Formats: sequence, C-alpha cells, structure tokens
Amino acid sequence: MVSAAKANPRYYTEGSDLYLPVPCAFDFTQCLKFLNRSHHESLHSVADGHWVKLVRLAGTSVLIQVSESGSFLVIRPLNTVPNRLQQDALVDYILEVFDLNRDLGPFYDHMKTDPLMGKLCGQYYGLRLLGIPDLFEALCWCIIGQQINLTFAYKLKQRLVFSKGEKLHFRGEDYFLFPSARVVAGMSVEELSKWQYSASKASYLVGVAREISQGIITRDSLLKMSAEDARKSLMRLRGIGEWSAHYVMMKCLRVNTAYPVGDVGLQNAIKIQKGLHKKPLTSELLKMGENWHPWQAYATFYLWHSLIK
DNA sequence: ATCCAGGTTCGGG
DNA sequence: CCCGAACATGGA
Repeated sequence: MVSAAKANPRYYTEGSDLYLPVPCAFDFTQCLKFLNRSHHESLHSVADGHWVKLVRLAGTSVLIQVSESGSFLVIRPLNTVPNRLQQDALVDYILEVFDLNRDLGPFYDHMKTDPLMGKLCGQYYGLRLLGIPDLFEALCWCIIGQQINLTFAYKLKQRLVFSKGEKLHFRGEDYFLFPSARVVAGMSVEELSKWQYSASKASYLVGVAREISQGIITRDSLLKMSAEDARKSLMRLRGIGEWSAHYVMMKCLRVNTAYPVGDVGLQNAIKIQKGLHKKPLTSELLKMGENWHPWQAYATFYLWHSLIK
C-alpha cells in the first residue's frame, strides 16, 4: 500500500482504489441493508456486498463501487482514474454519506437504559445514519414522499431521474445523477403531472428548484445557522413543512437533534416495537424524543431501519 | 371496497 | 392558534 498523504493520512491508495479506515462501531452490512431497502431505487444499487453509485464531483461524474475489506472501506472508481483532488472529494463524500466522523459511543451509552432503543442499538450496532449530501435532492425526496407510500414515491423519483438526470452508460448499464435544480426549475407542472405527480407536488418541486438554482438557499448557508434558524429557513420554502424540515436536517445537515415527530413510519415503528395496538400519540412521541436528546435523529433512523422487511 | 401512505397548504371558526 | 378538507394514486 502506498500512502496517499504524507502525514496523518485519512486514506491510502492502491492503484486507483481508495482505502478508508472505518471507525469503531461501524457495520457496513447494516448500512447496505438500509441502502438496499427498495428495489425501485434509481440513484444507486447494492449487489454482492458492493454499493454502486454515480457521484458528481466538481466537473466530472465518477462511478464508484464501495465495499468493505478488513477494517477498510474500499472506494473503487470504475469509469475514470481520479486525480488527487477528486480522490479527496470522493473520500469526503463517503465520510459524509456514512457519517463516519461521528462517535457513536455516546449514543449507545445514552440508549442503554432506554427499553425501546436499547434493544435496537444491540440489533443494529454500527448502523450509520445514511445521508443525502445534496440539499436539492433531499428537499425533492421529501416533497415526493409526502403522503404517499414509499413504493410509489420511488416510482415518481425514478421517472424524474431517468428523464432529467445525467446518465452514464458503463459496461451495458445506465447510471444516473439526480437532476440539477436548474433543469427541474425549467420544467412545467404539466410535464410532472404526466408522471402522476399531483399538481401540488409538481409546483412545490419546481418552486424549490427555482430557489435552489438561484442560490437563495444553500447547504452551506444552512450549516452556518443554528438548527432552529435552519428549520425556519427550510420551512419558508413552499412545500416544506415541519416534517420535511426535520427530514432535511437529519439527512443533509446532520443535525443530531432533528426529529420528524409526525412521521408515519416513525409512529408505526414505535407501535410495532412496543406492541401497541394503536399508533402512539404526539405527546408520547415528544416525551420519547426528550429522553433521546440529543440523539433524536439517530433514534428515528434506527426505528426506520426496523421497518425494513 | 376501504384504508393507509416518510404531509402540506389553505380556508374557516 | 387549531381544525378539517383537499390533494391524487398505489398497494395491501
């Protein structure tokens, strides 16, 4: 192995492969299980212990295959040999998606005494909150998923991605990026309606695309704010309510205390885990959230994970 | 057939 | 401020 950085390397290279040491409390298999939860996912695939995804770096699209080898995560660029800058960007991307810089020790310590989460932490030990680093994609995924079942939501996303996303053809397969805000901003409501988007979903998407493409709201600007200000900024977008704001804070901004209380999946997961015959009340959810503080986002994610068949 | 889906907006009391 | 209705359609 050849060191890619002289002092304190974050990763090593071997050929064009990047070797990234994994932190303790990391379970790649659990992460893959979450990533593979829908057969209709159009932005990545999981097979044979590999995660395959097309990633946009400054200027180029790189198809990567991520797998685990010993105590390393191996990032293999498939369609190009990245330069040093691109290697750094790829590593940053993986650190972000898999939340590898976070110490989960305090999370597990905190949940030890929680009857519900204690059990899930044992079952899913090492599962990381899988992120959506792109703000526009995270916002769109919220809007698409509102008030419809996930299977249908994936289908709606697929139509948008396959028609408007950048495509890379590689060894007989097509790989896609999520469409840019600029492209979606140029779409009409009618165009989206043809793909069974409701009129409101369609107009929310185009509206958000406009704001994002004009740079009115950016991930960096949100990251500089307090969580509360970021929440308010997100909710100023038409189509982004309380639930969506918390979802984006969880998956994109990495706000550890984000907590989508109204989420029906969260409610069902708690119902199942506690053997209730009805969904828990909002007041009960808020009380649980207080007990989970400051790990509400991770608690929510583990509960979502418990819903995978 | 009926109810529920990773909710949000809008109008009314 | 809180409440119900409308939104649109798929899956169980």
